[in-house]
Amino acid sequence: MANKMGYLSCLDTVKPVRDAIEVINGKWKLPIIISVMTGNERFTDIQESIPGITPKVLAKELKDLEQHQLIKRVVIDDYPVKILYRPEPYADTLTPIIDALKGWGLNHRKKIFEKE
Amino acid sequence: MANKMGYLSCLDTVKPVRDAIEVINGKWKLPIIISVMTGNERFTDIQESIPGITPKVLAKELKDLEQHQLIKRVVIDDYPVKILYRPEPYADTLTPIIDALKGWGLNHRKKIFEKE
DNA sequence: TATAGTGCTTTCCCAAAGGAAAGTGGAATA
DNA sequence: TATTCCACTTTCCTTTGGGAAAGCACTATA
Repeated sequence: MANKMGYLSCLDTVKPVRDAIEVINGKWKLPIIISVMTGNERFTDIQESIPGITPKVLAKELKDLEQHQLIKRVVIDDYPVKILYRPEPYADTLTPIIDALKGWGLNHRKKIFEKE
Repeated sequence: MANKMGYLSCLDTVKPVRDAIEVINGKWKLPIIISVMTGNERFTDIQESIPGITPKVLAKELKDLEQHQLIKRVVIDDYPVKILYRPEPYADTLTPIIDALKGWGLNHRKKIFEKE
């Protein structure tokens, strides 16, 4: 029997897009990845590089990103102990997404300002 | 005086990325845009093409997308009245983002399954 | 000894997101 | 007349996100 759906299936695109959104969801994950990929390693450096982020949120998001193997938490056993956050190679695979969002965001802001 | 920041600035990228995220945030906006761009026009068709979405959420997100000029609500004055949702040309500018997310999502799923 | 910095954690709170289920009003269909 | 379809709306509730502020263990510095 044929299927009786009256709509056009778009699951081929919707499903992988949702998978991606689940990993990089929320306001902060991509900004944090960008900051770490730029070279910020220390907790407070990352915090100061992202206006508005609070330490609670940063700590939580760093844990999430670690679980997804996008960044690595490195403990340096000096006195005093240092903690560094470094991008994992897998983070590089996000570059096309970041570039696309950056390009769109720049253009969007231009569009908004032209209007008003 | 020189600036005394100890962190590396990444605002050039973080700011436009945040602008983009603000427009397409949440779980549903991109799936809805994909569905409409695929050719689904009717409320129930869109709803059925996106597993798990509820009418309340769909109605709210459609309004948001209309405000951002990504889709258009068209009223057809037949008997009975029909309401169609159509993509605006501006929605096409999201294609690079959607493609990047789709590619990443497909690869991510492959990576996850290989591991387990 | 007092102060400052580091990398968080804890508590409290609020707003937004989102799910479940039922309802609604008009028009078409059986 | 009863049912169904369409495009939502309404209500209720739970979860999640996120902000403010304080605290804390440790070390270094004055």
